Amino acid sequence: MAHVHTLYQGPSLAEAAQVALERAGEQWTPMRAAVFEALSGFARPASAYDITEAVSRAQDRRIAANSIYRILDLFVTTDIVRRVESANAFIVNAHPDCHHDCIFLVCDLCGQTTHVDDDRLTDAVRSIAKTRGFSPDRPVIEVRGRCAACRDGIASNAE
Amino acid sequence: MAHVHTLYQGPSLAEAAQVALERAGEQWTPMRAAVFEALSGFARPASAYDITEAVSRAQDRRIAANSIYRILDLFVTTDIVRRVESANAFIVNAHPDCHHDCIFLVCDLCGQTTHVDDDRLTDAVRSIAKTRGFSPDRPVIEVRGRCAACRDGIASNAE
DNA sequence: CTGCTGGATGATATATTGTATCGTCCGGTA
DNA sequence: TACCGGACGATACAATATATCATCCAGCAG
Repeated sequence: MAHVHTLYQGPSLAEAAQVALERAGEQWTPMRAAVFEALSGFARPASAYDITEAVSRAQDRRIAANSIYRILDLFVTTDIVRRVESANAFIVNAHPDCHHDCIFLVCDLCGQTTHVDDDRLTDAVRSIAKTRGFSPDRPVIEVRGRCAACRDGIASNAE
Repeated sequence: MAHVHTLYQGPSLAEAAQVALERAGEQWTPMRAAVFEALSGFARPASAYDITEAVSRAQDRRIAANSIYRILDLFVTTDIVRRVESANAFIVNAHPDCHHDCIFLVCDLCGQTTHVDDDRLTDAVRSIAKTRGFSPDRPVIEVRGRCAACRDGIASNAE
């Protein structure tokens, strides 16, 4: 359960993502870099359409949603981006080096999402599945609720 | 964690749902009964539009999706129906008497979904959230993978 | 050089999922 | 009788996601 990660941020995060993507045999194209950068720019999980607009603005031309979806799908399968299922949204993986089952704490008020790793817990989820004869592939563990700030009534509001 | 449930099926399930709904101060109307029955008729989680079509067929008239959504929302908040987040779909709660965090095992091949309860595990998820200063409200725990039948290559296919 | 090929992206259309708004009906009740 | 509130209908629309075919371009075989 204890686990050493390199946590990247800013430009080094994009570099780490590039390395991870290339190691998977995929290209780091300008468009992919733009999508990654746009997604990195959001403080909270962003929808594919949020990203579409951000990239369109950054490039000053209209990008089609399907291009963004294609790239997001690639990013998700290579684990440099995670999908938050309960929000239909995406968030960058701050440590693309390692492939975890992960746990998201998603604030219902402000949308702030925290990524937690706890292998003991995720292993327990997988093993429960196995005891039922089920082959776990991708556990989805997300907790909806209120982040510390919103719980204390500071009442920021986004999402 | 060990836990005694009454598991309902067939007509008795609808009755139990009715009791649960009325205990929450809500009415069990013909339309609501029809939605519940339609949803019960699916072997797997059904989308709101699947249900819309099933009810429309059953009543031989066109029902609008928003009516179905209204009723599903009510069912979900009263826990007689659960939403499967990773599938944008709904499934009846086979034991509406008790309000659990629950775990779904969702087969990526056939869509077959199994409901598992394990309070020890769901409590662990909640408590991890709390150690991060997060107030858990609704844990979403779903495992995507392959059910026993599909894993063994029997290759049914729906979803 | 030329032409081919495969991957990436663009353009466009459409499907699926989910909400908003307002109108109508109907049962309970002042 | 008039009103009120909850449930449902009708309609429109927004948001999310996928399908299909066209185009572009780098790399490479001939």
